[in-house]
Amino acid sequence: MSPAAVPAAEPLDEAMRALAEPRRRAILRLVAHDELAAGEIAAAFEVTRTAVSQHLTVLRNAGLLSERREGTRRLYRARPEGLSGLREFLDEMWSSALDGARRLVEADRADRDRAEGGRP
Amino acid sequence: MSPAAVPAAEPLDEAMRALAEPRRRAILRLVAHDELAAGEIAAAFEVTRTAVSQHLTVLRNAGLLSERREGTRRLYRARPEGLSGLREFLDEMWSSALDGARRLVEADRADRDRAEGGRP
DNA sequence: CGCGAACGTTAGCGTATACTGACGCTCAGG
DNA sequence: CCTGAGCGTCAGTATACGCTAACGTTCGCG
Repeated sequence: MSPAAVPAAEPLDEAMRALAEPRRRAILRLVAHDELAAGEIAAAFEVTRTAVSQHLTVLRNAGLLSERREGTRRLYRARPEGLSGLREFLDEMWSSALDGARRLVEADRADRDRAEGGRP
Repeated sequence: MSPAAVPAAEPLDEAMRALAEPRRRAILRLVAHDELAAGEIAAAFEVTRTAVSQHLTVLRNAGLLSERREGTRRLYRARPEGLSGLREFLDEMWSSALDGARRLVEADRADRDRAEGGRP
């Protein structure tokens, strides 16, 4: 049966909540360049391995991390596709801002058209 | 004097935490197109005006909103510049991903060069 | 097989956070 | 001056979140 104890939560929502934590962003930056093991990542911070492991779980569930197992080690790497939702949101906001500018331009153009004698 | 009761908190951090809340993103989308009054914004949701007012405060402190007063009304509008930090982070992640790809390409090219007999 | 390494998982705790309700402030009109 | 509209702010509460400590699991090696 479909568990869905949690009401799904849109992908963008999970990504944003994951990125809201500074430590998780730091982790993402770490594994953005190279593939690192959980222990190496944990060694980069001054918190317990447990905390880092939980952060890794959150990031993985948000689709921001890819996991690969090699022996007993777990290698992690940033997954840029997980940021697509965020990028869409950002572009949406940006284009909206341009909409505001365009509205002013159109109003100005309408005035000019009217002044020049009606429709083209 | 500079109050700074809160230890500063980097701008990106505040923006991310503000955007982590779905309702706040919805508010941002609302005022991305048009300038709206607090009451109009509050009317768009099924929570109390109080809650919306608090969200507006958070968004404003994060630099994501611009406030303008007209009589007793407070008009809000999205402030795209507040998203610049987030955009930088996103681009950083994306270019890092490309770094990974480039590394593979370079390794491949090195192999090919060696196989073909040294330098071009 | 047994042992240690490398992780993930669970329980518990302190703090942050999102909401409601009550109150206070400011501006326009009569 | 006084009233009402329009918002922000202040307690108070329920829930979520991040952290630690203890335990469980899987893999490699002698």
